[in-house]
Amino acid sequence: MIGQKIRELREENDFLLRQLAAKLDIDTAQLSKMERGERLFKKEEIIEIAKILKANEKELLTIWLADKLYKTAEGEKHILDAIKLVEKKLQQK
Amino acid sequence: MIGQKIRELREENDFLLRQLAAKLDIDTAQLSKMERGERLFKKEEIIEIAKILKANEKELLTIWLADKLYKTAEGEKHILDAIKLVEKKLQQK
DNA sequence: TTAAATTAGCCATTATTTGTCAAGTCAATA
DNA sequence: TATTGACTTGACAAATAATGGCTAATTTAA
Repeated sequence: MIGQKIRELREENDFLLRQLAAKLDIDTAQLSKMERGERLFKKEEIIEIAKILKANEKELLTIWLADKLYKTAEGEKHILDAIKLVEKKLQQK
Repeated sequence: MIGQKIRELREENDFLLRQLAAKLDIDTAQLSKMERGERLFKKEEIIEIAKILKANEKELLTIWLADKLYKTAEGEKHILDAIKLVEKKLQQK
């Protein structure tokens, strides 16, 4: 999901995989996997990508975090109940 | 949080750490850490504990999952926005 | 105090994630 | 149809994180 979003942004900005990979100083194959969701982006990479592709950092980080949460919950039962508990706990702080 | 809950249940049922640990076939020190949140419970252990302590399995699993989600999100920005995205994605399925 | 219960700290083992490279597919085009 | 460029795939080693098991220390309750 975040990968798909980044791929779209990259293509809108006419960057090749290897060009963006170079800017991020990572392997092209790695970025390919990241964009297709096979591997995770680091938070720092998302922030860097937002700068490079002139995108909204907050939006990207939000999608990135949503991905991680989704991956954690995926396949479990009672996900919505658990989310409610998390929201409750967040309010306490 | 799930650890705290399990500790309460264990004490209500007058089980010692070593007794519950024995039933779960894990080390006492390990269970101690789990109850204090230093280490994670496995899902199977939660299910087993629900049986042993005659507790509501759904409730325990929900708290257990909420813990994992909270841990994933902890310290990040835009958590609530990310949660909304997760809920949206869950609806799509 | 002292004995039982719990916690802390290590270290070895295992699992998961990451980085790197070489080979592969596919589409455009010479 | 051979070549080229962009991207993907798979394999594997390196790095990181999680787990298990043990012993010593600390806390608690009698």
